[in-house]
Amino acid sequence: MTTSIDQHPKLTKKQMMVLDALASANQPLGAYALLDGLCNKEFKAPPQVYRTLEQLVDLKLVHRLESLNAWTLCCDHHHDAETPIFAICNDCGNVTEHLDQTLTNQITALPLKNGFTPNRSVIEIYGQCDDCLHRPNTDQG
Amino acid sequence: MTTSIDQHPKLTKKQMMVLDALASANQPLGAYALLDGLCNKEFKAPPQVYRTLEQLVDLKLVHRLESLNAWTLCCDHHHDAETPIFAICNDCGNVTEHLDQTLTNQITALPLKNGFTPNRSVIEIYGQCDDCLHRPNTDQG
DNA sequence: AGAATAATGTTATAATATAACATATTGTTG
DNA sequence: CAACAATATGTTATATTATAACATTATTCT
Repeated sequence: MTTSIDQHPKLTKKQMMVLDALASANQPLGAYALLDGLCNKEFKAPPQVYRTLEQLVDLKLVHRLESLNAWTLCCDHHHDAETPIFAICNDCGNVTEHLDQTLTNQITALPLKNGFTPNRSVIEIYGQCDDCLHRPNTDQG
Repeated sequence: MTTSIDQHPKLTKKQMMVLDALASANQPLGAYALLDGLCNKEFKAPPQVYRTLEQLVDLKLVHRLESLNAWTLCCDHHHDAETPIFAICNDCGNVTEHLDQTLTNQITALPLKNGFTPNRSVIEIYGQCDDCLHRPNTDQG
């Protein structure tokens, strides 16, 4: 999995370490999972992880999954004003990111009928990814 | 604001108290805000609040706002399989609930292209409600 | 260089949520 | 009804997530 790290030559060591950790995980990680994985190397306390994550979110290299209290690499770098829609697998934790301007517009237009002016959306869909749905020996409700 | 409490004659005292507290608040409340408001009456420790909230969510009388770590009354009682879309005002905290089966279908269909099978969605839109947008003397970015 | 500003390190604590176990209530069976 | 099982509730303790507050270091500006 590649990120657009290349386009950001000026990342700090900490930022690179967090990106690497997220890339290795193949699923979203919580701040303390990151801290544990990175501890004694460069990160010694929660604020260091939280600050680095905030920086990476600002750089649009990382997203926070609000319903999961966890962070994941940004996998799709074409969203400017678009809201990413996250699909989160209940079984393996894998997250995919989806963009659809038309859909985003419709979603934000819905409350707009009532005079609501949207400026940020959280859209997180849980379910089973293709792999887990077809994996033979796992419990499937 | 009315809820469908009437259709649930067998609510416990605790459940009624939480519903009343949420109804009075006019904005989502966290578990500890509820606990503080209800303390020394009937609720003495976090698990009592969390359990009552869980019961009310199961009864579809309360929703949890995942991105806010807070709970709000269910305002629209027509969603069976439909995903409510929440519009949350950044200024006053007021939350409105919106249902749109077509839109819900489209949202859940988006990751489905990749073989993803959705079963639960979190859709929470932040912005300004009509009142706050037109309120004269508040800071508006 | 020296002051101001910003960034980072570090300690402490706040805020949110649940585990674990005790007690009470309800349901079931003989 | 008594005795046991199952369920729900009370209670204490602790886990998890996040930030405040302040010290230190680095950077910028003059």
